Amino acid sequence: MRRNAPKSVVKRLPVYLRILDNLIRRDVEIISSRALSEETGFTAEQIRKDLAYFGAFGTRGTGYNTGYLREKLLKIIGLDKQTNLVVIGAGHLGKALTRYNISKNPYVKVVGIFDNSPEEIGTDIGGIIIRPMSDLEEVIKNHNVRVAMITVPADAAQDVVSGLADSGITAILNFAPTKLKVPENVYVHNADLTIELQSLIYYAMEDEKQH
Amino acid sequence: MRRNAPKSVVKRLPVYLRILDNLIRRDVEIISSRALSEETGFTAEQIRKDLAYFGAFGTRGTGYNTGYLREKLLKIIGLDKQTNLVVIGAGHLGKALTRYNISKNPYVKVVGIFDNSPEEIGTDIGGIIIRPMSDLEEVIKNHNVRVAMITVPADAAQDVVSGLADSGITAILNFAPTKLKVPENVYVHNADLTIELQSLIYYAMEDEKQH
DNA sequence: CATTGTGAACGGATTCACAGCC
DNA sequence: GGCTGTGAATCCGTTCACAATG
Repeated sequence: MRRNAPKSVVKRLPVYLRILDNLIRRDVEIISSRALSEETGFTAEQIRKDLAYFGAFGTRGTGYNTGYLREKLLKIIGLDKQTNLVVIGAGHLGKALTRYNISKNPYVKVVGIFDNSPEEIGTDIGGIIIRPMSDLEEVIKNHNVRVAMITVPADAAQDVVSGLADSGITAILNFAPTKLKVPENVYVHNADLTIELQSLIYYAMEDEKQH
Repeated sequence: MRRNAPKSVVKRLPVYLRILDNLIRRDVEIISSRALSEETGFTAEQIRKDLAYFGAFGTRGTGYNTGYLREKLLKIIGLDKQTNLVVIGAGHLGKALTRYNISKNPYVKVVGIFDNSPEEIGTDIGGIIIRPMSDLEEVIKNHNVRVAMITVPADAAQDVVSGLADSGITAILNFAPTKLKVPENVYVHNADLTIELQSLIYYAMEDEKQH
């Protein structure tokens, strides 16, 4: 199996996985790239190319077996074993993400949520207790955590992140509105909601501006 | 001023805006594309191209005036007038987004949050009262709302969205894990956090897989 | 003379078109 | 016959290199 797939491909893999989960729940056993195209909005050629990047998973003349393809995708993405993660920052967003992942996602598990504000520490978020930042390193090491979600304020984010790589974190989903400096081998994906919203507003205004 | 900018450019405009806000707060009046490059992580050439797409805002030999460029960007993105938006779905994420935008964002305003569950209706979220879905259309029309954030469960999302275009919504930030069918003139940006997280996990696992 | 603005070259991703296979 | 898998062609975005200019 190849690694180092283009980012554009990796972004789409979880979409395929989601569709397959739905199909399997509805007892659909075979799906064509054309049908997948309708479900996803990506072109059929693109879907075939994406999958072919990792191997030949389909049957010519027939399509893809949903169960088999799902297994393959889980393995490719790295969801075949449970992924532990930590949420850093227990504001409203951090709490929401913690609950969100606990309830909705069978592949990943939040093993800790951290904050420094004394009145938050000890609070139970759907079975997970908010702990002080000083416990962070220990939890990361004990649970072999690779993934962190950052929801602290922008001015605290860099400090929080600086120690993470040494503890063993290799990927960060960053909700803080700031660019993080991290070592080469740590992957950061920015998910600053203000930025998403503002670029959306550009498109919302497009109609009006033209007249 | 040109419209129909490439998506790749539009995605970066709010990043420039955020940096400029920070610079202005620190009384920096001039910034070069090279310095912006360091703050953003984009190349200096790319930044110049992005800005040049909408006009010539800099001064050769000097750089960009932060206040002037900020004004221009606000106008380009469409943030020169306040943007009203609605949050549809008052689960944990919907509530968090409502509070988040209220507190953090001077350019946009949440004018309504909606849910159908009777025990949520009437709850105050940072000054905004959760209202029933049946009030949605009225609020959208009264406040001239163009932008909606969708945080309802996947199986409810399409129903919720189907009426929105008629009410005047032209852009949707969709947190529901499903593809929305919308009319041509409505722009949808998917922000399914499960998908973001799963593609992140691909990168988190990269190291391990290689050995 | 430093820095912007931009045509030209490059590279990566998507689409096309069809060969390969069940 | 129908659908996958894939080289070739195309499109789009980024980088390069430099001309323009305050």
